[in-house]
Amino acid sequence: MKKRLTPQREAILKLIGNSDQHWDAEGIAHVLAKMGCSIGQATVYRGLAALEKEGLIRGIQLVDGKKRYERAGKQHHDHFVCTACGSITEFSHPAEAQIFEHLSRETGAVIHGHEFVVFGFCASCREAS
Amino acid sequence: MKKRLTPQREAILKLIGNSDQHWDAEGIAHVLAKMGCSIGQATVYRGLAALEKEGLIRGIQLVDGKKRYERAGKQHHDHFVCTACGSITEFSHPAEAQIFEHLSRETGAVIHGHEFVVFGFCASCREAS
DNA sequence: CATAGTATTGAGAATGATTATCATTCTCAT
DNA sequence: ATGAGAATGATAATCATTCTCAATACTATG
Repeated sequence: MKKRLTPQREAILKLIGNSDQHWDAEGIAHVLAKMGCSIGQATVYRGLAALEKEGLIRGIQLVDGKKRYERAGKQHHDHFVCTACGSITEFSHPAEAQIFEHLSRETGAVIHGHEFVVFGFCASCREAS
Repeated sequence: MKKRLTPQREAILKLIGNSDQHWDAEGIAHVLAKMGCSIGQATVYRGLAALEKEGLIRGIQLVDGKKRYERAGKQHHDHFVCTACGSITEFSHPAEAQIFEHLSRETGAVIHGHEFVVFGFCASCREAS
């Protein structure tokens, strides 16, 4: 049978799809509960996994233990995480493509994906310190 | 007081320092136990954290939940993980420096570190599939 | 329309990696 | 040797995530 877009999954998808935030499972459950449509935590995890597999959202793994999700369809980018305030900034650089090209040419590997997370202090936290 | 290089930590350090593997806590405990010098798992974790803080080993966070450690002093590199066989290959590319430079110039951030993990199929797993 | 068969849900238990607790032991500088 | 700060090991606790399982919800047939 096919994967279904249930009310629960639709709620998750709307939440992520209409924002530029990087959500973790807990945050989603919390916000949905506040909005009156609380759903079980297992369902949140299953929904996120299903939506990611369908390509409707994108999962990223930052440095702390939790997986975050952002809406799909944005152009490719990586993430800068401020270790002081926790803010997440997106960035991208054309040179990255060269790196992948070089890597696969050198090693013969097929590249399926990557995680590029840079961390440090953002501009405002740098000044504050 | 100062941080001490206890026999346990020395054992961990030797194990990591004399190899080019990427160890996780469990693997270290397992191998040390086999070598007849088994140490408590909490001590393994504490030892790894202490050695990393001292700069004697380097910790990296790959895609699966567990943190790996490699010996310090190698020149900078990133990691390619084959999702089929689990092998870890190191790579590096000069363009990466440009990316950091550009990022900090654009955003005003100070960069303290990064994780760049590329995953896919290595050459042999590609052929096998 | 009935209904079998698969998906999904929610609650709670279970997992796996890591961290905290705590009493005990070690080590160093006095 | 003594006292204070480190380190240890066993075990409990934590945290994110996954599994289990009984109860529902859909959906594609017959």
